Amino acid sequence: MEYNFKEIETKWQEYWAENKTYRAKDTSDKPKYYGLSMFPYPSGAGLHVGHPLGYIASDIYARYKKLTGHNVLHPMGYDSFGLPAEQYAIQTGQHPAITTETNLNRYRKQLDKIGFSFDWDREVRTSDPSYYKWTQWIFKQLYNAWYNKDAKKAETIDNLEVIFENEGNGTVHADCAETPTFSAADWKGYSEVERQQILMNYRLTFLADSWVNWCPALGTVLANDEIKDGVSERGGHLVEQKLMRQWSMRITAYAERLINDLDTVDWTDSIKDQQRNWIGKSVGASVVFKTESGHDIEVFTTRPDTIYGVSFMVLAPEHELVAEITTEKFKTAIETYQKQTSLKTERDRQADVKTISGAFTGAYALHPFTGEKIEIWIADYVLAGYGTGAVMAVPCGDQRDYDFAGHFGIDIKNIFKDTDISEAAYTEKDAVITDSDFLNDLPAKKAIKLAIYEIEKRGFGKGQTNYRLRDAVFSRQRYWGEPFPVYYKGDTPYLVPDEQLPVTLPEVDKYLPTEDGEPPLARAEDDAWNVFMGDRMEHNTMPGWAGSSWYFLRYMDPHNAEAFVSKEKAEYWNQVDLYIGGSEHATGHLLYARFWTKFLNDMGYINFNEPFKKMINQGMILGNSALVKRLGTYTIFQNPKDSEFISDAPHFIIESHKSRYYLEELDIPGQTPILISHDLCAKSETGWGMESSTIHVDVNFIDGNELNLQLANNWHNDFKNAVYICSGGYWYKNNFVRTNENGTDIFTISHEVEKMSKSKFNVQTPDDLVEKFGADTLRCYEMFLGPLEQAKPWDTKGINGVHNFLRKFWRLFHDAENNFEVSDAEPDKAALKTLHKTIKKIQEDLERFSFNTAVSNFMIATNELTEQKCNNKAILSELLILVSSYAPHIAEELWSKLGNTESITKANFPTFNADFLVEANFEYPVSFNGKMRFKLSLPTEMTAADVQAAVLADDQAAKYLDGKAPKKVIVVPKRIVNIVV
RNA sequence: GCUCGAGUGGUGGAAUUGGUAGACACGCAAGACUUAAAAUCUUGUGUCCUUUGGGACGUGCGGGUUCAAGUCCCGCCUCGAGUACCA
Repeated sequence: MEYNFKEIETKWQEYWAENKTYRAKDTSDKPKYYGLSMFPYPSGAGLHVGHPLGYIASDIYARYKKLTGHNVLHPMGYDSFGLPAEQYAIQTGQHPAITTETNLNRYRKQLDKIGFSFDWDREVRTSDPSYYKWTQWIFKQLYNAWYNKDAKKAETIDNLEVIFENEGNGTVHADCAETPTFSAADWKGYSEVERQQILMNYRLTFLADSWVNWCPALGTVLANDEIKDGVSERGGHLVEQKLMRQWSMRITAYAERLINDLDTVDWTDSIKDQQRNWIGKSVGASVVFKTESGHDIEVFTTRPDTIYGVSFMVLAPEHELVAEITTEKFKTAIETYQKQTSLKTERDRQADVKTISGAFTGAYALHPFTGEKIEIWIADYVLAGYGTGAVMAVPCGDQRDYDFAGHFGIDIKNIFKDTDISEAAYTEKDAVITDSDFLNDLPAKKAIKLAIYEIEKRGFGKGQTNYRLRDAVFSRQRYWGEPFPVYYKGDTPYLVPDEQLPVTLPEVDKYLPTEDGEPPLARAEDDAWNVFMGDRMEHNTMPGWAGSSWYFLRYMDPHNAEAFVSKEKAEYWNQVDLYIGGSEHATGHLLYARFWTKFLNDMGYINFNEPFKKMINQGMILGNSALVKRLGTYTIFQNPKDSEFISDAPHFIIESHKSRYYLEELDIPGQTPILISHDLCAKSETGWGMESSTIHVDVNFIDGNELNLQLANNWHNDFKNAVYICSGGYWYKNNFVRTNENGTDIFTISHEVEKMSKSKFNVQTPDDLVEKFGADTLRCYEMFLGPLEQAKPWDTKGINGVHNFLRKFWRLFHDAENNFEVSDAEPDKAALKTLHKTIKKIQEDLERFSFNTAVSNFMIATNELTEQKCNNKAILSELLILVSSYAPHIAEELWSKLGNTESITKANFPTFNADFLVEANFEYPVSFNGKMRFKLSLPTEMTAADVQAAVLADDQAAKYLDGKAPKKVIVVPKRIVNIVV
């Protein structure tokens, strides 16, 4: 083989590892460059072709920076805590640490084969105790801090205690939970427990009750993501809303700074917009409505100017006052509605805009200005977790309120002058207010100001800025996450002292919740903990984003045992200069990482305020998913004769073109289907219709459209020994039972192009391609696919063309018999022109991150030099340096063949010389009325007037002029000639 | 609904500041080599018309600005992503 990529790639990968070619030095005279890619979660499916897309781009740029004289930090690590390893542990009993280690080794092998310039001595793993020791330490700093609104930064809680000691809390302006005012004397009189309770209101991480999706059957909390069609994706169990005491992070304290500082980073506008919208700043007023029975209902409104248009109020069904104010007559209806709501996820409640629902409590509030009686309703469009969980409804100015009023026959008052609200609410802010006492004849803007002034003056509210952003829940009822450095005496939490960190994960007998729904850590015996204090340890673990909120700092100083990062190293490496990763993290990771960076900056541990100076978001590589449908498990098949059938409780998998299945259709001979639960069924004329939900099958089980049942049958519980129903009958435990003569025994799936992800089981790994074409080809091909930022479906059709380019490139350095042969002669003009044109293109493309066009330009250069039969050493050496950041293995090999003894990574990026591109003539495109007709070669230095004369004198022009004189002639030197006839 | 993207040959895409639309590659077709196939190489390849000179049309649709528009402006359509009863 002429270009033996396998041999070459192995050889250089070993060389790089042995010589630590990519080690970053912490001190240098060179300017620093910190290039980072989002680290992967090492899933069991292996690295997929979407991961390297960003890594390759990041690698090319880091190599380019090195060639241009920078001290480069380009690290990689693993986000190694997470759910899939835990789920695997639950199924197999295998400790997640072992699974993770296996997966991680596979990832490492895959990454090594692609030839990245990572400094592996700096690898971090979030699940490593030496790493999460510092995650726990940062948690402790957050616990021991409060947010001082006056100073606009976080401060230590010790200093807050001093203030309480001296002056109580009256003078403190903190971002905190509502706390009654107390004096210094009060404080001194409080017990230890009382003091801790008060401090909890101020801490940046604190215990509070939050709503969660509780799945009683699984004994665990589910993410919105894990819920499909109202039931758990795994197992298909019912999910309800539940209030749970959990750790939260007071990210809301940073809301304003998180919005403002977006102006200081170089990110795409769309990511910045997403964050701004997520934080959702809105300016308005908080107003208290008294109920007839004397309770206070606080609402937040952005339109206090419309307060005279209030015609009812709506509380979230979970609002704490609902039970108290509901009158006897409406009690049953309210409770029914509350129950209904509790079965819906927040996402469902928000998604369904068309169905208007709600219930009247029987209670009335009094309008603060008019004293008028206002009905109080509950409705699921008001969310308990947002704002105060209560709304003053102004149907004339809000479409949602308008629809609600219309649906329930509530009066609609119009307080906007000269507007028509017979069809819809008037939501523009340009109307003049009327029928509103002191607000009459004012435009909205002025009316808002006056309304707030009046509300404050009369003492039933105040001007307020609200954020949509909520405090981030930080507890997970899982095993495979960071344990909290927290223990309890009674119900009061205390921190484990620094010297005892880390609190490592204790061994447990099972990775499942306990019988009474406690998290898995509650299973650990007291002496299974490396640290055990107080009555018990914290049983929750931290969420996935804990470790990833600060990992970019640890790379700077990965082995430091004294600090999470030394101040000097943080100062040297500073912000990440270029961060490449997916835009799907816009409102998660990227927001939390900014939050922690700001906090650590406030506390003086690092000297910068934003983690990622510039960011590029690579487009998703889309995969081809395989879909089937599963009938709800609550409809369990029961056969009195076959007890095994019952104990196995098999799932029923149907082909995905069917949306609903009738019990009677199951038609399994000798067995009688009996519904033991009706939760997910509806009786119709045809019989009991069972709802189904769409689920993914591993694409590795698919051949064309056919599902390989043997493979599926051995997969996880939902598929293991399931009943697979196809058109001709059903498969159960690898036996086919025919129930329909006309159908087939082939089970077909349907496809959908969507995000490539482990949870969708549609992952394609790069391994086969590396094996067949080599890493250099894969690297160039992934870049060649199209613009980095654009989403694209994965397709390997074009990879041959890219591979051919590398072979052709190899041949520039070799004769027909594959002997290395280059010439030492002076380079000729044509070759110099090709080279310098390419230097210019490649540099420009790199600077604007246009990786795909760079590959095209390499191809063009290779084609031209092949055409010129150029094997000039001087030319090829420089071209090789350009290519080396894209295809490093072949570049190293040829570089050493050229007689160099050091790695090509130590070379200097070639300098562009414009002199070589100077041409004596320019071929002018000559247009008539904007249409290009012919080309004419003229001297470059010819003046516009001379060009015009030359063109008009040309024979070809006469034809298009057709004897007429041109109306106008435009000449743009060295560009174009356009003649208007 | 809102926000942000995108829409160019059979396909992925190029055109960086308004100046030759379709670079580069895939696919396809024909030819060369071969007993044959694969691989490789060469040539052609936007569509339609054509007297083989060339002509007309052409960057989602409809307008506009301009000597000149894929690019700028106005209005619309389709697709994708994100996001929401946010009060």
